Amino acid sequence: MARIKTEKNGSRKDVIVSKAATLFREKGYKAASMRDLAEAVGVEAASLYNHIKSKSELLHELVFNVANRFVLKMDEIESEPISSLQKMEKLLRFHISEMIHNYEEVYVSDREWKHLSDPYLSNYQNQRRVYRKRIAAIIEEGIRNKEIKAIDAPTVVLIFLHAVSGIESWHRSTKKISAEELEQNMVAILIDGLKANH
Amino acid sequence: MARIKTEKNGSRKDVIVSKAATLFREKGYKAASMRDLAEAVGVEAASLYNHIKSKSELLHELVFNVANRFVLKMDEIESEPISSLQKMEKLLRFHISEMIHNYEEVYVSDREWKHLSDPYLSNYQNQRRVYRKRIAAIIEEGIRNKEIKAIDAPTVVLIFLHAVSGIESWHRSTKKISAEELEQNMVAILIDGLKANH
DNA sequence: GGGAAAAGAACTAACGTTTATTCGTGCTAA
DNA sequence: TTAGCACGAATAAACGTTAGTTCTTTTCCC
Repeated sequence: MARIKTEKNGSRKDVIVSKAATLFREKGYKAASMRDLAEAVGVEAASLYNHIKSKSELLHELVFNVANRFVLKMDEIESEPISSLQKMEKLLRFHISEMIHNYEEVYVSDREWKHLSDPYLSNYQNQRRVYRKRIAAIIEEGIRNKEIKAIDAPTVVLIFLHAVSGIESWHRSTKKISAEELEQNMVAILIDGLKANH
Repeated sequence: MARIKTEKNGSRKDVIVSKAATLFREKGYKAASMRDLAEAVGVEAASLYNHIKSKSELLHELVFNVANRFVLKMDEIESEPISSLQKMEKLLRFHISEMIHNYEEVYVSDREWKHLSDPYLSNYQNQRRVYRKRIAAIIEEGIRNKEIKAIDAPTVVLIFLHAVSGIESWHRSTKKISAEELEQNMVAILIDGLKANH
């Protein structure tokens, strides 16, 4: 009867959620079974239910953890007295950093949120819509100030968000450049692509 | 006993594969059941097996149809006597066009290939790796010719491919700009971001 | 052209698995 | 000693798929 080993200051539930993130990333939410998860945790499937309510709880825990971090950062950036282009760069760097250091959770949130069930699903979709509008607003401000070239803001948002999620491939690749180089390269391409031609 | 209605010159299997693409996009491969698919087609689940061998056949049919189209276009572009930057622009426009006009299939191929089973899985992963290397080679040539700014080519590839897959959001959005505008905007940002500063 | 034979495509019923989850019991750390 | 936690066994529902049968369309010979 081997107990789940916790990190110090971490609950057993935390261990399960964390292993779930890895598993959901590898196989997808639907394809990852509770028996798979149990094996990864080192315990029988039934035992998981001493710590969590359901499989779906694991998903929405993951998703909203990530979503909250992003909203919090957005609050911070919006209130800073810097140019729109600088805001975009800060935001981009944050997204990149999250994707590098909290890979599993962020990736799962991005790809598996469809499997949330209401009310979490509509709640999440709402948050997402609002978040994108906030990015678009920064871009539109930059266009008005002629810092950013005049292009459709929602299109920029879409390129931005998805380009960052490409870091997934970087994680998997064998001969990686360093995280710092990766960040620098992405910023170079995307922020330069935004700049108005003077 | 309602038969599956075919387009002219199309088999019943084609109808099933096409509906499967839509369903796999909406719910994901694993979450989409054969009973769901049967309902979409207008028939009982068992009847599907008069036309297809298995659920997984549907997936690899979709995936390799798409993959082959991309490889073919790559062959064509590689052999053209144009600059690297022009090649990248052509490739980008092709990716965008595919994503706009063959949305369901392309999207499914991109997101659900993990659920392929061997030998299709390793085959696909191979093709994918080669394809990315071919893009990287174009970029590296452009860097040597000083058309493209000196950045890590694999990073560009990653941004490139994922940015395009962002068109998914465009499809879903309600107040869309036109397909032409979308294409123009994406080219503006990405190709401009590549250009060497002279 | 009309009618029998063959082929195609649908049905219902059931199969064996796998799924997430619950229950009651007993071990073990605090 | 008690509360927490892991266990094996069991559940119902859903899954992909097969079997056997029936209906419908096409093919082909007279």
